[in-house]
Amino acid sequence: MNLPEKTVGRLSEYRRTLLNCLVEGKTHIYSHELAQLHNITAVQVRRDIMFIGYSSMQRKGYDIQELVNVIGKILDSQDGQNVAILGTGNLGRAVIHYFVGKRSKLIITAAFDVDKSIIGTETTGVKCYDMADLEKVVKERGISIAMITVPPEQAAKATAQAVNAGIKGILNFTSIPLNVPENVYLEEYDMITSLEKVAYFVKNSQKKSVK
Amino acid sequence: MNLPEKTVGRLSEYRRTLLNCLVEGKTHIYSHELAQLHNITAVQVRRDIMFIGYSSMQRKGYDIQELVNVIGKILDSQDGQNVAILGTGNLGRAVIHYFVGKRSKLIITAAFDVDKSIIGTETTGVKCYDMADLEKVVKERGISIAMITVPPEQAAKATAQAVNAGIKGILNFTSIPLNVPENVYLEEYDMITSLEKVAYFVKNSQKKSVK
DNA sequence: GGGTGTGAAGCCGTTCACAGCA
DNA sequence: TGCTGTGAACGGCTTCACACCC
Repeated sequence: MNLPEKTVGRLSEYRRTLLNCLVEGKTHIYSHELAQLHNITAVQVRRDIMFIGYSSMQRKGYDIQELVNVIGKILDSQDGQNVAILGTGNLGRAVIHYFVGKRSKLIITAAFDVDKSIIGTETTGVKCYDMADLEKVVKERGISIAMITVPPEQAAKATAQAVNAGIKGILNFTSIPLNVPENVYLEEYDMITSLEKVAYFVKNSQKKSVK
Repeated sequence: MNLPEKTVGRLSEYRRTLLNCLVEGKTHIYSHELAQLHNITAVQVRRDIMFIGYSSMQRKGYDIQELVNVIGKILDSQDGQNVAILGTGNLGRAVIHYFVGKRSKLIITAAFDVDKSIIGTETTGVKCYDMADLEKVVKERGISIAMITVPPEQAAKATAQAVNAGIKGILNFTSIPLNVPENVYLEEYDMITSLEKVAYFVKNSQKKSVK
């Protein structure tokens, strides 16, 4: 029961849109409506929903609340998942700010740094610990996911420490390729690469807007 | 002569690695070495290099300097490309900081915001303008790319303004799906989606580390 | 032998085309 | 008739397998 990677990404996006629809008082939505909101095809939406095994009983479209529940059952862990920020510089702090208020099953539980002047401070309620205590805090707090926001030259070391501490998923904000064991899921999140892609396709005055 | 999207992304990554290799005094590199540094296969590297029409004349592997030059010729614009930041909050400022010192053909030329208390300030040398002046500044400075770092509720409007001002490529940091015309290239850069993907695959204790 | 370049096969994700249901 | 669910076709990207070259 492992979904295609792309589908997982879209489910996350659908959910946010659906929650907005609920707020606006909508109760049902057609596949082509949801598709239009995401600039994709209706077939794509139906295919994704097929994957998660949900189906609309009435022909009034999908029941938004139920669909949100089903997606939640798939994406979320029962009791939430704890996330650590490795690197509490500008980027790390911006990430923490970004998450503030976003009610979610993903909880930023702790930040880490090697800079003694930062250790012990709090950023909107998230405390910064010493990287040396990573393993201890990760175990105590049950943290399974890390975001790597350290400077490039520290990325490899921080990652090794994270893996060592028992982290099972990594979101890599740095532009450094990381090495992780098979059983750790690694997702790249590299601004430079993304921006250079945009620049390339702009330069070549690409005709498609690719999602 | 339009390369596959994935290849473009990897070329950007290869180049950074290759530049590091140069610094370390290396002059040649085998496909399997470059592959290992990126956790991909040697065939993949060779295929990408095939696409860009470069080939190693000697059997000592690829000439790193030449390869960097060829990649540059493909990815970079002759005179650089100017980039605007729309939204000068925590995220926008962190992005600006992140780019400081990264010598590159991509130059953050201007920041924009609607908040009068931010307009006129500078973040590490990048001046913040009034969103109302977007079109004027974009034209004056020859800006072709925008990063959307505004709060979600302003994303749609800011994007419309950007498109209107003549922006040809957008990197969307918000979690809101954007609508752009066919001739504007749009790349999503959504932290929440990426993190939820990691969370999903961690939860399902996925065995693969996918790059 | 140890590397590269590449046709062909395979895989994954998307789209087509259409049957089925209210 | 209008929408959903889905087998089958398609297309893009990756990998296999192998010819070729120093």
